[in-house]
This record gives sequence, C-alpha cells and structure tokens, in this order.
Amino acid sequence: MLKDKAPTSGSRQKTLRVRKSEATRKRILDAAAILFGDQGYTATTLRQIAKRARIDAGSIYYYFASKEEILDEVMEIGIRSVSEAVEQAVGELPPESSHRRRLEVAVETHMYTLLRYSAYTSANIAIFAQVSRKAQDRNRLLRKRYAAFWNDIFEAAQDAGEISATADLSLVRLFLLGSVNWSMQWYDPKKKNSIDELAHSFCTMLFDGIGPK
Amino acid sequence: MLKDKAPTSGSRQKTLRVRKSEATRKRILDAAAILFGDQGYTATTLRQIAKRARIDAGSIYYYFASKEEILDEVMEIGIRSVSEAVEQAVGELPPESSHRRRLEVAVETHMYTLLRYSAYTSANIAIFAQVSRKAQDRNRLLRKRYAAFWNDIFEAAQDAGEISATADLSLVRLFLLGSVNWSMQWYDPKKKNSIDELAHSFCTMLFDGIGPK
Amino acid sequence: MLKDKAPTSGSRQKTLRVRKSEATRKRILDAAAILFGDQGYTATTLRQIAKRARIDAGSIYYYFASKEEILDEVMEIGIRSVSEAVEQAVGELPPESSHRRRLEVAVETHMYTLLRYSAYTSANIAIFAQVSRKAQDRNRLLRKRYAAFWNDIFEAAQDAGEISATADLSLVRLFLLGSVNWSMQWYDPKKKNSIDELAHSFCTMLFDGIGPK
Amino acid sequence: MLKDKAPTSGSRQKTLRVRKSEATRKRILDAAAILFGDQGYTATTLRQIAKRARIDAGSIYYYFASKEEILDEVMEIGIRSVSEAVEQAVGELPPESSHRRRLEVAVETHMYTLLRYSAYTSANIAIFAQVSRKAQDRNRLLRKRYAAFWNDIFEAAQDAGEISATADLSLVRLFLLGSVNWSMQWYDPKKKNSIDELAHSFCTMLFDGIGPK
DNA sequence: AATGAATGAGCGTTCATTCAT
DNA sequence: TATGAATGAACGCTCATTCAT
Repeated sequence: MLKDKAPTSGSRQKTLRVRKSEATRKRILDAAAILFGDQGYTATTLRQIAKRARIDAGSIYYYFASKEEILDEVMEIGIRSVSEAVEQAVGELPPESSHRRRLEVAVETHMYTLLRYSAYTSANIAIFAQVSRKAQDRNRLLRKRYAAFWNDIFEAAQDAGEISATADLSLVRLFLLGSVNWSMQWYDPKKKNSIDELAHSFCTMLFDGIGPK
Repeated sequence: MLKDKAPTSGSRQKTLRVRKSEATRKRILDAAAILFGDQGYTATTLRQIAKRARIDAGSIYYYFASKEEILDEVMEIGIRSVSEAVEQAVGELPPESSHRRRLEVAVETHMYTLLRYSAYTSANIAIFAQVSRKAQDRNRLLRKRYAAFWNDIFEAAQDAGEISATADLSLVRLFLLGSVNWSMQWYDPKKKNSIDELAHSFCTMLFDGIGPK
Repeated sequence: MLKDKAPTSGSRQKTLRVRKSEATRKRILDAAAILFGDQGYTATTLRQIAKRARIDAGSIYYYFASKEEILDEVMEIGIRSVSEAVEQAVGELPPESSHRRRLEVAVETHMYTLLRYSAYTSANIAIFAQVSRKAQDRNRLLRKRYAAFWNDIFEAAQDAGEISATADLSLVRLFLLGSVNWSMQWYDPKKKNSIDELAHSFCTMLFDGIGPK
Repeated sequence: MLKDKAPTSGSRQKTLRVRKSEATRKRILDAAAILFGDQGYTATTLRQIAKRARIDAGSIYYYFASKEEILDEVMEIGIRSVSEAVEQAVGELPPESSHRRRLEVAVETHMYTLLRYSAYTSANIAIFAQVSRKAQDRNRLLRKRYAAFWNDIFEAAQDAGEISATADLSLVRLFLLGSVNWSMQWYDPKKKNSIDELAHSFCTMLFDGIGPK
C-alpha cells in the first residue's frame, strides 16, 4: 500500500507537468488564433503571441518549430471545430426533423462557432485567402470534407422534396455559406440580432425568397 | 481655350511632365492594389510594389508619404470604382425596368467589378477586415454611401411591392452582398460559370427561394 | 566647350558616388576578412562587421545578400591575392634565376601575403576547414589552380635537376606549404624573425636537410 | 582492501553510479571533441553535443558549468593525449636507437594520434587559433611542456651530431610540426598514404633534404 | 542523475523610411 | 523626377543557460 503511494505520486506529478505543458501550448495557440484572426497572419508577430500567452517569445519554439507550424495547427483546429460542432448538433436532432430544420441548425451552429465560440474558426475563415498556397493546401482536405457534409444535407433535402429539384446545390451552398461566413465582417455581438435569429432569417430568405407571396 | 490651342513649349513640357508623373503614380497604385489583394497589406513590401511599378523603392516617397497613404488611396479607389460602376449601370437602365431587374444589374456590375475589372475593389474587399481600425475608419464614409445606395434600391423595390413588405431590408442587403463579396474567395475565372449567370442565379435564389413551389 | 562641362560634372558625380559605394563595399569586406580570420566565420556577427566598417548592420544587405555571400567573396579574394602576388613575384624574376631561387621567392611572397599583407588570405587559410562543404567547394577551383602553379614550379625544378629525381613532388608541396601555412599560428610580427629570413630558412631546410653534412 | 573484497550493497551501488556518471561525462566530452573538431567551437551547439551524447541538453549542466568548461577539458585532453602517447612511444624505444629514429617515432605517433586516434587532439589543433585568448591561455602551459619535450629530442640529436650544429632548433620544430599538424587539413584516411609512410617521408625530407645528392 | 520547461540576449535578415544628389 | 545609399527598429528564430522537480 505504502509502496504504491510513491509511484502514484510520481505519475501524478508527471501528469500535472504534462497538463501544465499542454496548457502552455494551448495558451500559445489561443493567442495566435485571436491575433491571426484580428490582424492577419503576417501582421501578427511571435512577440505579440508570446505576450498574450504570457511566456517569452523564445519559449514558443519549445512547442512549435516555426510560426508556420502554429498557423497550420490554428487552421486545422479552426475547421475541425466547426465541423465537429455542426455535425454533432445536426446529429443530435430527432430523426423526424425536417431537412429544412437540419439546415437551420447547421447554419446556426456554424455561425455560433464562427462568431462566438471559436477564435480558431474565425481565424481560419478570415485568413485562409491570404496565407501561402502551401498553407492553404495543408488545410484543404479538411475543408473538402466539411463541404461534403453540407452537400449531403442539401442533397437529402432535395431528395425529400424540400428543395426545388432544379436548384444547383453547389451554388446554393456557396450562396448560403458565403452570406454566413461574410457575417464575420459585420456581426457585432454587442448589437441587437441574436445569432439564432440571424440564422433563422438567412434560412427563411433562402428557402422562401424575399419576393411577394 | 488659348491654352489648348497654342500652348507654349514650356507649358507643353509641363503638361507632359504632369502626365508622366501621374502615370507613374498610377503604376504604383495599380501595383499596390494587385499585391495587396493577393497577399494582404502587411505581407506586401514597398520593394515589391516598386518592382512591379518599375521604379526604385525610394522613389515611391516622391509620390506618397507612407505605405499607409498608398493603402488609403487604394481602398478609396476600390469603393469608388464599384460605386460608380454600379450606379452608372443602374442609372442607364430604361426607366420602366422592374426593380428586380435593377437589382440584378447592380449585383452583376458589382460582381464584375470585384472579380474582373478592378484590382482596387478586390483589394478593398479582401483586406478591409485586417487593416488597422484607423485605415478602416478612413474608408468607412464611402462604404456607408455605397451601402445607402443599395438600401435605396431595396426600399424602392419594397415600396413597389416587388419585395415582401415584411422583409428586413438591412438584413437582405447583408445576406445578398455577403454571398456576392464572398464569391471572391472561390470564383475561378477559368471555370464555367459566367459572372452574368452567377449574378442571375443569386438574384433568383434570393427572390424566389429554393423551396418547392 | 561650355556645353561639355555639365555632362562631365554629372558623370564625375556619378563616378564619385560609384567610388564611395565601392569604398563602403570594400570596408565591409575588409572588416569581415579580419574578423573571420581572428574569430572564425560562425563566431563573427554581422553587427561586428558593420561596426568595424562604420555602417549600420542592416546596410550590409544593400551590398550583400547574405553573410555567406560575404564569406564567399572574402575567401575568393583570399586565394586570388596570394595567387596573383606569388605568380607576379615569380614572374618578375630574371629568367636565368635558379629554380630554387624561384621557390624561395614563391615561399617568401606567399608568407608575406599570408602574414602581413592580406587579411583575406589569412582568413581563407584560417577558416577553410571549418566552413560548410558548399562554401569550401565554391573556393575549390581557385585553390586547385594555385596548387597547380606550385606543382609547375616543383616540376620544373625537378626536371632541371635541382630537386632529387626520386622526390614525390605532391608530398613535397604538402610538406612545404604545410609549414608555411602553419606559420600563421605562431608567427608574431613583433618578434625577431623577418619573413624573408623565415622563408629562406624553410627553403634551406627543405633543400639541404638538417642532417650533418 | 576490505572494500574490494566485500563491498556493501550500498557502496557497490555507489560505485556503479559513479561509473555511470563518469561514463556519461565521457560521452559528453567525446561528442564535444568530435563536433568541435568538425565544425569549430562556436558552430557547435550544446544541443548537438547532448544529442550525440544521448542526454538532454539541460543535463549537461549537471556535469559541466558551461560550454567553455567543456572546451577547456576537451583542449586539455587533446594535448595530454598526444603528449602521453608520444612520450610513451619514444620512451619504449630501445636505448640504443638513433635520435633520428626517436624523432621518426615521435612524428609517427603524433600524426597517428592527431589523424586517427584522438578526436580531442584533432579538436585542439583545429580550433586553438579561433577560441578566445583566455581559453588559449588556459591550454598554453600544457602546450609549452609538449613543445619542450620536442625540443629535448632535437637537442639530444644535435648534441649527438645527428643534426647539423648550425640548425636553429626552434625553427626546425616549427617547420616539422607545422607540416605535421597541417596534414590534418588534407589527410584522407580513405586514400593511399599510410600514416607511417607519411611520417617517414617527412623525416627523410627534413633530414636529407630534397636537393640533388 | 537527469529532465522538461522556460528565459532572454542576440543572431541573420527584412523593411519602411530618409536624404543627399 | 528619381535614385542609390543608408538607417534603425523589428522580425522569426537560435542558443547557452537556469531551475523546479
């Protein structure tokens, strides 16, 4: 019994250390995500990241081999975050939900992640177009998978007759997600519209149109 | 009159010089617009701009006081370009045109300017979110004016009964222009969709919705 | 006549500027040669070079693309300096000079260049073994040419019977130039031996041996 | 005695620990010697040394107070190694051996240690000129002693009439050891010349000269 | 006896900017 | 009108070193 204690204490210490180490790593990533999203990748300096993460600039290299490696990880987490959140939210819907409802929840969750929950997702959406082709390529597979998930929802809706049979689904996706992602540029959390309302309005406009009845 | 008819040799030289000077200035701005749009503001160096404009990096300061001044001018031209193009295109429509038609032309022209015609407009849309608050503010008035123009179109359409009376026009604008501006991120001039078709599809989805009839 | 003056003055100015520019470039190289020779390539910082050249560290990059480019040029000048000095000195000897005399002059000039005249040559000899293989390779052709020059002298001497027919000339060269280059490690300009005497002693030992007569 | 016969389990552990500790220490020094010799002192990082010694970079400080302390020890071992090897080899010669033979053996052993056996000696010879004056000074006494040993051999040879009475022995030493040490720069273990032959050739050239008989 | 985490100074290099000409 | 030369601050990154465990 007594004997057992020491090793346990030892492994507990190790665990604590590992946790602390991972906490530092996360602080760096968090800081980077916020700054990348705000100022862009190039405009963000490692010293800014370090300051925000409350460590010395040099220490970053204990965790990451280069600024670009931080970028990659931020971008990856960014897509994974939305993907997982959206897939989970949609997956949790009662099976009898309408496809329109599924889409609404998807939009809502995507917007919520983008605008509120994940600095990583905002960063990804905000800087993707301006990082190097190579960095883009490293993120592309995940993006494709996420896009495929949306296409699946749209197709199911069309098959079920909830979307007009003549609609070009790829275009619909670009149309809807364009508006949704662009909201990042004007959404002000301090102002009126709740994200839920916004998502609902977007879906209503998309499904029913704004023309007269 | 006199001036035009028989300019002294001296003033002709001056005119030529002024013209040359302005041509150089334009070359600098053109270069900056393209590079800012491609790589972002921070990632673009004055030496890159100078190289593209075929002058010496130091010479830029003969025309501009700072990199930021170039940014301001690029951004301003960016908004002015779309504004003018769109307002002109809409203004040239026959008075009896439907409001929906007016909107379609507005979208078409905006997209055309953004995706094809003006590197300034692409740069503006691409980098606005990531330049300093101050630089954004310096561009804000023009943006507001342009937004007001769109609102006018929407209001007229609503007044004429072409848009449902219950639609929140501000939101409609954000929804539509979001998709439109976002197209910059995925539009590939080498691929199928013509800009005209794209604009038309977007308007159709917006007005008629994608739901079943 | 009068007309001619202005352009002349212009080109004179240009010439002056070019000269000043080249003077700065040379100051950088001179500083680098001395420091590389004293401390080694890695241990020498660009800031040290800049300080010695009386410019700002950043300015070095107006003249050189990298520290390694400075290294290359220092190394190249180092070999060229000895090569040219030695070849010229030997070439200026009266044609009837003995081959032993030619060798003595070659040794003398090589040592003089190495120990007194050229910081570039000392640097080259001092750091060659410790720079990257690539940097070595970039210097190798010039070294081979210089070695070939020495071989020619030795062969001529052997053909003329001034060197024993059985001597392995490559080994003789390595033996002699080894001693000569190594002198860099112990030669103290403040102490007794003049370089001329040193060179003479070395040649005498090599030709006549130190064994009893 | 007692200790050796029946060491307590505690002391045996201590002995093992001490041995392990010294083994680690040696691994660090070995690694440092090789790397210093290959790349120079400044170009070698503690992390490279640690990697080669298969320990963590921070752990080096358990054994050495600083990088410079490692340098000192490497340099000291470097000179001690040749000194001891050469003195022993010469000491083991039959008393009736000629002085020329003694010198030949000394040269042979010095070269063998430098070129084959001891990374410490190569490091010492390779980097001495480029470490700080202080580090040089800390090595100087040992070097002087080693030089004195050579001088003794030369003097004995001269006294015995095997070296011309007029030869300047200090210069002879510098001449010979210069060639010998310089061999480090060109000797290629993969190529023809055995070290023994090389040493013999050098001595023959030195004693008999290369001039015609 | 050894490690993992962190530091901070300094490195090679870049960049917007200045200024004499 | 424009350039070539230079600056100096800051950048991404490396390194010897420290220290709690």
